[in-house]
Amino acid sequence: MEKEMRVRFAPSPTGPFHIGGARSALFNWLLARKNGGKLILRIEDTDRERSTPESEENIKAALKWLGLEWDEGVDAGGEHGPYHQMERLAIYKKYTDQLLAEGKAYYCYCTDEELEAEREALTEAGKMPRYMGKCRNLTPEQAAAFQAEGRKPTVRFRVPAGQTIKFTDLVRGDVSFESDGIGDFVIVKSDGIPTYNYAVVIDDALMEITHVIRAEEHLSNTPRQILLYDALGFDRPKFGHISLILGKDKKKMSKRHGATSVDQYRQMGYLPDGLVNFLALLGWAPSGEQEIFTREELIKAFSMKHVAKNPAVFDVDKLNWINQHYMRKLSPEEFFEAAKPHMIASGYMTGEETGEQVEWLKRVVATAHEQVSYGAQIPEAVSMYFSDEFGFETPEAEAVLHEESVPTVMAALKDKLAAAEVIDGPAMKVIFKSIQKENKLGGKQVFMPIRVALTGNQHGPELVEMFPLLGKERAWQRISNSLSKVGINL
RNA sequence: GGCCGGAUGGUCAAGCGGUUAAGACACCGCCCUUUCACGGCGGUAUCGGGGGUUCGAUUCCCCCUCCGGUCACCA
Repeated sequence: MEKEMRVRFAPSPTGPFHIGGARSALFNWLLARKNGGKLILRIEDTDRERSTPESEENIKAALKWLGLEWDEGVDAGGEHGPYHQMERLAIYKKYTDQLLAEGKAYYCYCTDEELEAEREALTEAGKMPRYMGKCRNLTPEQAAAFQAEGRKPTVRFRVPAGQTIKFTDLVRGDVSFESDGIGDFVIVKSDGIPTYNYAVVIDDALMEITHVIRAEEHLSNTPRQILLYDALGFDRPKFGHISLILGKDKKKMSKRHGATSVDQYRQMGYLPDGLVNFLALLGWAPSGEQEIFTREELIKAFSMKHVAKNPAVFDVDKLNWINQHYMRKLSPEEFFEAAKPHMIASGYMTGEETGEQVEWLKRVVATAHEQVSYGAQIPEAVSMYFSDEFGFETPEAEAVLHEESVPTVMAALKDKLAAAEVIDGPAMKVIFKSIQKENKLGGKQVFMPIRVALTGNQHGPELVEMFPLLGKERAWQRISNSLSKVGINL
């Protein structure tokens, strides 16, 4: 019988939750869901300098927001806990004692200065810096002497010489490393806390992780970890290293490239489904031509076989396109809720409005529904309702008002507006139509100048919607102002 | 620099020895809607270079180039 698949996501809470981390989490989640396995969330907080509780909360909140729920681990419990590495110190200690007793690890009393000097010497000699094994064979007397000096030792793993470490990576295929290229590395720091490479092995083994799916930057850590699995007598899991996410300049995505954390995308008003859909398509491709996937479809189609080896550039345009799909799927109520924080942030709303004000705001916001890719674009899309000061967006837009038929159209519009009793959608339609008929003009000759005069732009929401929302007087005032800029006074 | 990965249009990518080298985003046209957008249709554009292997290489092998990762008492 096949063993139950167990995958994990093991972030360190040392900063904002990166979009790359989200993708790793997503792939693990997808794999687990696809195979009826379990996703374990473990917090790797052994870096006491940088780990913060806020960061851990941020990661968990982001995971929940994205809808990537975990089955076991921090906050969810389980039989393999605790799930914070700092709570597992006693466990690591046990294995360290074992390795020490077996001679597979040893105490190293070198100081930072000594190590630094060794590195420099090697570099100057044209060799690559790595630990040469100074404390490998210390006599008990030497150790005692260092001890007496008050030196706090680290524990180093004795890397076996002349071994070739081979493994089959789920995405990269066969990979091999020579153990001789690896210096004896530290597994326990002088403060007694295990290093990443050490803790991760013990945790993954004890938590019975079957598939380790993580970012490519860990590929070269894998041989060290495999050595540890073997030395500890653990079975090796399967490894899969997914490529990195790059910025536009093909460099690893970082702050320079704009928003890199999940939280920033949430704040900009991207939808979880949109982000998930986009991230899934980054470095993974289904066999068909489908681009928009529900979570169920994603799970059904997902396979590690189709995960790409090459790194992928984060393309905001495509994210926008995908997110727009999900924005459109929102109901008017949902869309209004999504718009609120952005409307408030831009000062167009206080959030305290009631009655008619809210109704008006809802209608205003609704005009942006089909146009925006993400929430933060909404205020700009509706800015015309909040300010009557505007210029011509482009020279092309201004040129529209220099067309021959413009004065005729505008004069007719002025009369009809003045004569109209109610200004609503249907009424505006009638007005536009009659202007066309009476002057024998095409739709474009009527709509375009009015749009430009009203908004300064050639693009925008439905024209018949704007008049009722703005009101007759205000609308005409705006048009009149624009016209006077091009020398037409009505 | 050593080691390890990677290389198909501007971007995401399919391809797995013989194809007119899919599809999507972006871009450009046209159509639809009596405007814009949406939608529909169409177009521009890709196998980094050099050697092999083969009847035949985008696909397999080698070299070069370029890109990335990693060489911490960070994860």
